[in-house]
Amino acid sequence: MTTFTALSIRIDTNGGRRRMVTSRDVARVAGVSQSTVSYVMSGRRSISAATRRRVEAAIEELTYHPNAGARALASQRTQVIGLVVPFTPGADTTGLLPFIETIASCAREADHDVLLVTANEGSAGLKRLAGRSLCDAIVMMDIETDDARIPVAATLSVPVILIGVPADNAGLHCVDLDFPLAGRMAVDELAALGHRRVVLVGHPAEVVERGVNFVGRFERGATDAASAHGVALEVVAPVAPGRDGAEAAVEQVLAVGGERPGVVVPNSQALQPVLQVLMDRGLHPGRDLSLIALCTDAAAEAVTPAATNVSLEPRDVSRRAMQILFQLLDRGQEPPDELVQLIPPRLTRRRTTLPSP
Amino acid sequence: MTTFTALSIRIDTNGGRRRMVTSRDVARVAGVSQSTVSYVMSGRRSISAATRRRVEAAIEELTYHPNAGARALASQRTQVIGLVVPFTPGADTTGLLPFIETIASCAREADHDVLLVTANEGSAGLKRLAGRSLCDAIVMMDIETDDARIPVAATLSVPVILIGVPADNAGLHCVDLDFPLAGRMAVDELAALGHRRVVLVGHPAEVVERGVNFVGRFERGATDAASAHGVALEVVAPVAPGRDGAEAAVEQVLAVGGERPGVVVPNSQALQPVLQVLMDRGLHPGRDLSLIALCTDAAAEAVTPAATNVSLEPRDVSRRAMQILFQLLDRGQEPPDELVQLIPPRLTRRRTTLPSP
DNA sequence: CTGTTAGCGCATTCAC
DNA sequence: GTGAATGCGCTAACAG
Repeated sequence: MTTFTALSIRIDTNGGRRRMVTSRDVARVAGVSQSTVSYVMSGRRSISAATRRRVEAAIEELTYHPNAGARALASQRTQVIGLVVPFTPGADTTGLLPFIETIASCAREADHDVLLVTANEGSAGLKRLAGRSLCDAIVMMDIETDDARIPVAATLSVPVILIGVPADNAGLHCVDLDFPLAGRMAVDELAALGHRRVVLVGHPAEVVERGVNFVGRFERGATDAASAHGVALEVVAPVAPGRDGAEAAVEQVLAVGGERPGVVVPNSQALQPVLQVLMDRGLHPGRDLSLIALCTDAAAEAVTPAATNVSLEPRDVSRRAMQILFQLLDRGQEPPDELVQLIPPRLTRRRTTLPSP
Repeated sequence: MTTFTALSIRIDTNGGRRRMVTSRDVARVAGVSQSTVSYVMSGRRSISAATRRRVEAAIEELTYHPNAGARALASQRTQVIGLVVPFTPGADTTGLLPFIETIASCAREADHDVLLVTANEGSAGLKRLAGRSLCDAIVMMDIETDDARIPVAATLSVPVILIGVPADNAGLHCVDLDFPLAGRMAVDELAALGHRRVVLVGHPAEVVERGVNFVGRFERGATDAASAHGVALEVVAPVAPGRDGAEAAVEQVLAVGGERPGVVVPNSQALQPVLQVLMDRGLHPGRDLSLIALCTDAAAEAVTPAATNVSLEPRDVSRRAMQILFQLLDRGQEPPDELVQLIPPRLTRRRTTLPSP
């Protein structure tokens, strides 16, 4: 325990805001040089046990925290990951949280923080993040097929990882769910349950127009599986918002799907309304037909009755993205050669599919 | 347009990573001193029109961005707001996004960024944010009645705003929905619709145990309104997760509510299951009884049938919090004297309440 | 193993 | 209205 003498009394010249504790203060208290304090903290050179102990005691005593700005300035590393998230108007904000959460957790595990930027800033947000050295790397979500931000992202001075697969990734690493496989798994399951006709409810027009390309990738996987199994597959118009939309969609499903159709609803927004309308007509999913949703497990369980689903695996996708990101940051670690990394979905049987034959 | 001569050719000694453009580079190109560049950007002293033009042209030409770390170091301001969000296990993560989004928008409007910290770091996260000078102010969400972080937050070197009202705010500014008023509004409406008995479905045990105190505040408001109107008010056990939970809750509602009860469901998770169970029993909300939810408008509209609700107003709450925050940061602006700011909810009539008499 | 030193890029004080 | 000079707190190269 160090005793503070009268010498350490100082006039407050700082407007009442207490002066920050610096590594020099720690050095003085520990009786070492300032750089030694730095090396104790970074572990970038060996320190004798005795010195380390004294420095650590001083750090503790003064409750020293390194200044992030100064550290970033000197080391050229911010220890911050920029995260570009979709902004609501038009974006599928549902199920966004698990991504954010997982990304934040992975960042913290590697002693990094997460700076949030909303997508409405567009390319300007990316330029700001990199230009001002606000972060060491960027994760971009909600990638469109023809995303105008990608050419910009590719020229930034920091690595960028995409969650989503654009038409041209411009050399950037991408991580996403394996949507073709997801489509295949849904149709495989329906075929195995004995359905000879499968109806796929389309995605909302706004999503398609925005060019979110998992739509096409999912449908292609479903189509392929259908021809492989020799089952008929029809794609019907998407569910418009509101009760009427669900009515119209179910109408079409029944028209083209005939009796006992297998139904695929790749849209968590529409799931509950569609289930509701079906049941209102006396058609019980799990008894009179099978329905498989494409959504997170949470959404599948929140719905009545709990829906059999192919999961979106937001945590797996995010974790993989962060893994690649830190491989890119740590010189020495090799990122994967394959730029596009697809995460396998998982099918969970719940109450909306017929029992296995 | 400046022409670069052979003099500006330099060997790359920087491992391929291009050197960053600094305000000195801008100064050289514009033929002014570095400090002039700084003053042009900050506007903290008057600059002749000609000089300003040349500097701005140089900034444009070099695509100069100020280095955030250096700026923070020199100015003691990071232009970053720390945001502490709840971490999933046990927290009501539903409807979190509108808060985050609004906070991010308000921050950007004031040329600030948002650094995300998850609540699982507890007080350590707060100490890190302030200690490392990662941000100029902190917004904390999901405040518990007896939140251990609050005494810590109160001693930080940066202002902290709470979204939520703890038992002891320790001198910190708080913003939250006016939950007593929300409870009152729900019961007022049910009374006006002619219901003589009101049943309030309790909050989930986990929420109550965590000490999220809006539970009690809401119920107290409801109780007061009930006695004012002379209607009976019963609080029944909360809806356990899953179908069975909703069954049990509805059972109790009907037991104590009698015929044509007015029901209040202050829990968006439980809303759909409860509606479902009621309808399965042939009791149609909006026809045979009235049901009012406490949830966001989005949640009320997502449910079948669309629910009359008292809104949580996440955007209003967030906006108010950010307004106070910037008042605290801008010396000169006076924050409100009243530390606790309550935002009035809004009741929207939808399909689950009886038509007005 | 440890200390000394030189910047990192910017805001700001002083001098003119 | 402008420039020169200083220092924010830290990392890392250099010198023992």
